[in-house]
Amino acid sequence: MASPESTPQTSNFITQLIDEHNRTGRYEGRVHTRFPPEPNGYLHIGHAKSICLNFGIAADYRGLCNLRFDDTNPAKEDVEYVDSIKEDIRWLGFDWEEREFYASDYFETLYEYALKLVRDGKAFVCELTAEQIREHRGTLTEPGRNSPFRDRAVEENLDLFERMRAGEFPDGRYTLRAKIDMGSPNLNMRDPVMYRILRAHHHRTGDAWCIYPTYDWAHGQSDSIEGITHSICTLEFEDHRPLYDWFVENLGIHHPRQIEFARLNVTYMIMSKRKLLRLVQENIVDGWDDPRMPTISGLRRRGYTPESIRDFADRVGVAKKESTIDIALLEHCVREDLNARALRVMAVLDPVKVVLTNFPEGQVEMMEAVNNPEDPTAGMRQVPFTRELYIEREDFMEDPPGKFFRLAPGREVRLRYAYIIKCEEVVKDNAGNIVELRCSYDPQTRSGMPEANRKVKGTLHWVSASESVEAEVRLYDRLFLREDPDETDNGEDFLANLNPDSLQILRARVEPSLVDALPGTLYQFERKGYFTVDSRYGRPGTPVFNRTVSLRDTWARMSTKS
RNA sequence: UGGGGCGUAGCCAAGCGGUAAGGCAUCGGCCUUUGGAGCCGACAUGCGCAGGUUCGAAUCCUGCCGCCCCAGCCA
Repeated sequence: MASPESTPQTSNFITQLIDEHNRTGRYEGRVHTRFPPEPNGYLHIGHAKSICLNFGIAADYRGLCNLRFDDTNPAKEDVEYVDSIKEDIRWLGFDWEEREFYASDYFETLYEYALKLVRDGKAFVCELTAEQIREHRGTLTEPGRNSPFRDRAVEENLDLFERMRAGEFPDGRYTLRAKIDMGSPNLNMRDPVMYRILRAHHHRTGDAWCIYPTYDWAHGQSDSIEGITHSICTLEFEDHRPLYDWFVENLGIHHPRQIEFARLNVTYMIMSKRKLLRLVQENIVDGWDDPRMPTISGLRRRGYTPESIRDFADRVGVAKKESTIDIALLEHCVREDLNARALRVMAVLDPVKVVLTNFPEGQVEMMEAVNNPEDPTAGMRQVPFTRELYIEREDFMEDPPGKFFRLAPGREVRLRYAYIIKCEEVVKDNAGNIVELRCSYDPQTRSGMPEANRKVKGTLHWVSASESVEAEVRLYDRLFLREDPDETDNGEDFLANLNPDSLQILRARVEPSLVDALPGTLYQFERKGYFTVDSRYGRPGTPVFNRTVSLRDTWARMSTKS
């Protein structure tokens, strides 16, 4: 027995099964998986789990993983989706090399396989309508009844089936069904449909076919043709495994093992392609790649990295228990990755003016700032400091509570990489809104000077009023208000749980260096969060920033609690 | 009420007859020119429940209970 397998670092019920197969030699030590998306929507974080699992297992065992589009239903599928799916998998960091397949590649072989079952008396052409088939199927507790066409002669089945393919009959007139057992307690075994007549233009085969195989008939045989050893799918297909096995056994072809695991669910997210499609079609979001979407393309546009998504997929585990992962884990994974990589810059999201009354007018002093304290190789940069500055409105309080470490009348605060300042006067407009804070600065406390080591309550980020530039900043919050968006009060649908404040657009002031920010560059706006340039709305010279995720904010948590 | 699965901490998840890993979250403390990061510590006498087998049970047996999936010519 060849045993090229290595030992995977993670143990779960799937790797245990594979290890057992390797021990007994069931597949000669070979491990070959596949990721089989249907091109009827964009990939989401749940697919990412499956992609990481399938490609990951193949890599761990020095095997292969194919990409195979499960394109057996032309009515719902489109090339737009196959293109996006390929882009997303590549972006995640996986490579299927030349093994890009389509179930439609096998239509001819599948047809020949079907012919064999017909000749063997194991499949028949049925004339029952969809509704009649349902009636004959029986129920969960009652057995079904045989179709009156079940015992049609082989020759007649052959003739009818060939004419089905030839296009002699209208849509829905006949079906080809497997002849298994209408009395089976497993409804999937009650003479399942293998082919339906359907005139629809297929994105790959065009109008070459008017009969299309069903999932059950196409999937296992496609796996078999490709020499797949472990066909990993989600829990709801567990009931289909006996049928999967029946087809390959009765055809006498290579028999892959189907293994089912629990799909990923994440709090505050919906994973249903149907529902995501609705959000797109009803313009509730800005396309499949809206940064609030759980799609791979949405997460990418939001600023998530492939590394963080792969890490997340590793951490959620693989099991058969249906579970819902706390979105905090996903956020933890991006923060961890971004903390190590993001360039620190200063941006004031909700500016209020600060005037340093004792700082010379017209003077621009360059302050040296660290680009990434986690990465010395990221270097330093110069940030202009002037008499008039902006700080975050929420960093000042006229009448602060006890633990407020920021600016307040008569209090001192440090400006990051600059001086310690003291608030001397609050200027308000007629409506009582604060329009300006007049402060003094201590010239002996510039960063690097001995006096700068003085203990002060807090450190604020800032931006020069004259040297900074304006930029649009988009803050995102969860798309839904409930942990489980499908849980609604009185028969309403999931849209009732939409968060009306999931997108907030601000006009912020940012460091001058940011005018030329490019999509793909990862930033941390100090004290605020991680941001990246939006790939759709950002233009050279006028960047639009998306907030990927906020920084952990213990102050916010403290204030919410009290 | 047929069949197929699943129950280990707030959320995930190891465990595979020898006395409950790890992560997230949470709570303390240290440190800090990001209330970030980092560091230290706490967090299941308990594994859905009840019996049984055993020197010993989350692991084996029996019986209950709870949750999920299946009646598309969708995947």
